[in-house]
Amino acid sequence: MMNVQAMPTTARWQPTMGHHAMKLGVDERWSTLKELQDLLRYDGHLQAGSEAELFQRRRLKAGQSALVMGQPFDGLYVVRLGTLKTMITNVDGGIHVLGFPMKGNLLGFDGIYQNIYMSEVVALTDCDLIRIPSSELFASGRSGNHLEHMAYWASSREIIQEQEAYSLTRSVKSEARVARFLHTMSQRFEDMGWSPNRFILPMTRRDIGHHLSVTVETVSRAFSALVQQGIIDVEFREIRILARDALCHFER
Amino acid sequence: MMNVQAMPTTARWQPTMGHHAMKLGVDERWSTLKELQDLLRYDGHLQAGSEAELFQRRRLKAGQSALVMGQPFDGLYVVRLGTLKTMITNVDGGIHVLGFPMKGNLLGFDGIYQNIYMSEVVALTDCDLIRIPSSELFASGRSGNHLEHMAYWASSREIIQEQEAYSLTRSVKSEARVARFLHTMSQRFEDMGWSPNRFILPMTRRDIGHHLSVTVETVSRAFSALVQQGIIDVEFREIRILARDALCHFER
DNA sequence: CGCGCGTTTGAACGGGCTCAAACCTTGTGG
DNA sequence: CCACAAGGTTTGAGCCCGTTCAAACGCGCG
Repeated sequence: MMNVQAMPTTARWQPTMGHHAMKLGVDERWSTLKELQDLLRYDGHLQAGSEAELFQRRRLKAGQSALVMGQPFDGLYVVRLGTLKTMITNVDGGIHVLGFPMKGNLLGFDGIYQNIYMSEVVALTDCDLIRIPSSELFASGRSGNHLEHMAYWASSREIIQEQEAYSLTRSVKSEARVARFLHTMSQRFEDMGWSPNRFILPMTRRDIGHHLSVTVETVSRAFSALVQQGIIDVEFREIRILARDALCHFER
Repeated sequence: MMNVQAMPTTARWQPTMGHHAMKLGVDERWSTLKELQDLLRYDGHLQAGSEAELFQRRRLKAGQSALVMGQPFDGLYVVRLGTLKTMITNVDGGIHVLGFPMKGNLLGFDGIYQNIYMSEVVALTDCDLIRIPSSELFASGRSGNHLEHMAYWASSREIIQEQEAYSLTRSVKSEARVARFLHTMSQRFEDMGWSPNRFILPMTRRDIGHHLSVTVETVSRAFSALVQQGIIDVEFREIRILARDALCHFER
């Protein structure tokens, strides 16, 4: 399909959407509240019965839309597997990539205000989402309140991450932006239990550019410059980080 | 004090923090749930007793901090009067202004995640805030749920506005960024019932620059250029918009 | 008054954008 | 199986715009 041609599905040092995902597919279409809680890393206490309540999963192929701007709000989604990109289109047609949601990230919070999703979310790889339907979210009875609080607690985290990503755009030198972007990706992979020093970028250079407010060429040149300095090693989408500290110790 | 030297408090075409505010001061230190609802423009229905529940107000002088990054979360705040700026400081010391909260805006949502406020909020003018304490917000009993939902509904709106502000930074030409920033301010003043074509900017050129990711000089030059084109008229902080349509009809 | 700060304008430098071309991979169809 | 098309990536050359450094002015305040 699109955007995944350079990704070898046979790599062992990084989980992929290969046969394993297919094996899960048909049988396990539901997730428990407990799994949601683990995915979000929510440390608050939920009432008993966490195993009983079930949430529907939604599978996406690379390139498919998870959320479409303007569509009616039908709940929040938590990423179980895969990587996506969140976009907004400027009034003048300019594209901006707000972020790249991965395992444990929350989608759709901007739809609560007007009961309409306000951003575009597209799957970069095959994805597996868990849906928290509005009915469950807004239920004022027994369990609903805790679920709502957990969802909004997670939303607060997403905001902060977005703010940090925002400040990524501010570094004066484009090389520093790319370096810090890679550092962020490295951390996220590590948080998910994968290797922080060797990973495959799920997004194109163009997506990175739209995220950092620079052009494709500038991103590519920054990669080359970092290779030249011996800080990273690049082979298409595959990134090896040789000097992790150097990535965030950039001036301005 | 600071940042307000150029603001005539005698102007009639725009509400200020003059004698009127002082008159309110000592007596009315509390707001009803109904007032909160109106400020936020929440159209959902709250249960009866909206008049009974009272929320404490908090007055700030220009230059004072509303929220300090790292301080323990003690609730959300709604702006009743005045203008503030929300800042985050980059790892390298760079400042970024996320936005300029005004009447009806919500503050402090980023503090929910870790029970710590994650951004700096400073009053640009004298301000009046209404506090929604954690205890009320998280109360699972009767009314708490609705209040929590309203707060998060408002948060969703703040996110969207922040995203739009984000995309402001993306316009290639700095002149277009400034133009669209002025258009946004014009709309916000109009939404608050004031004149959209004549207003006083509560923030410095430097603040605007930190918001749009450009330098002070660039902001100033953009203002001059817009004046040259007959689109606006500028006298220090006072802005008159002569051709409102032209502000958002900028190429890229 | 003089100091601090905000604002404005000028001049020169430099980094990122634009345009362009080449190479690579992947997918499609003959 | 091969040729071709489409899109992603890389690199080069030249230009433009925003930054940087500098200076001047105005306003408010001590």
